[in-house]
Amino acid sequence: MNVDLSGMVIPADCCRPLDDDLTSDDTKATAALFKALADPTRVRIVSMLARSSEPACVCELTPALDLSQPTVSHHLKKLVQAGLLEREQRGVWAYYSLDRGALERAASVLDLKKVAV
Amino acid sequence: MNVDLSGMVIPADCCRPLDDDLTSDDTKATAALFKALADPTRVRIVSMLARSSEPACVCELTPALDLSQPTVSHHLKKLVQAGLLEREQRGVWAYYSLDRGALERAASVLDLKKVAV
DNA sequence: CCAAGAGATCGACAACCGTCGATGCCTGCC
DNA sequence: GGCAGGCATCGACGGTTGTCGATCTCTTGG
Repeated sequence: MNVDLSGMVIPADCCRPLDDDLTSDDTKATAALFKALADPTRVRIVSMLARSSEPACVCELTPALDLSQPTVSHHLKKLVQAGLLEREQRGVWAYYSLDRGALERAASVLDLKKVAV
Repeated sequence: MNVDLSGMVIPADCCRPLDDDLTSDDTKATAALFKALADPTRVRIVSMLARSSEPACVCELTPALDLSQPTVSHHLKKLVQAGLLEREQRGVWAYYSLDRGALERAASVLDLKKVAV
């Protein structure tokens, strides 16, 4: 260690090793979860489902989102694959609902209180 | 309303309107925040900074991430632009630290207790 | 003022993503 | 069984992203 003119402590050898005990799988899974939420349309879908206590079908979501039906189906599939939504077939209609536990788990990843400081 | 053979309640007119009182700016801003976290490398960076109480410089992060220096700089810039990291120049070194408030705000977006159910 | 070195920026390239129209599948009804 | 309609899948296309090597900038030490 030495001290520079401004009194700031600067390590003599700046590049000390930095550990990274998250596995590659961990980071990829976490990134995949956030990737599902990294689109304005999918944020809107999750927000609408969070606001309504009942599931919603594609024919309700499509006009509200002002997108083509294949595009809405595409986003819904992404959210289901990420584990954030659940799909339920009722007759001809496909109803989607929010998995609130999944959203809580996503929030807990960002909880700094779990990390030793 | 009518009831189908399995006793499941199905609205006669399935497609009731679905409201969406988030503005386009809201959803884009939220998506941008998650987009910053939607990459394994950036998850690793945030995780490493969350684990260490001190800021880290690029020359510490680069070998730990096993990526080229321009790539690491690129990811750091993305995280700063998202408001998740802060940059501080100390001599020749650039130190990055986590904005823990920003991470808390990100987590609060996922908090369902704020949403009327 | 010059040389050294840390880090940012640039340009390029491949991979990925959001969007659409067209089409296929599957369920309920006649 | 055949038709209608809700939804998923396909193929295509433009825009974005992650990565790198090369280069530029800026700070420090001599």
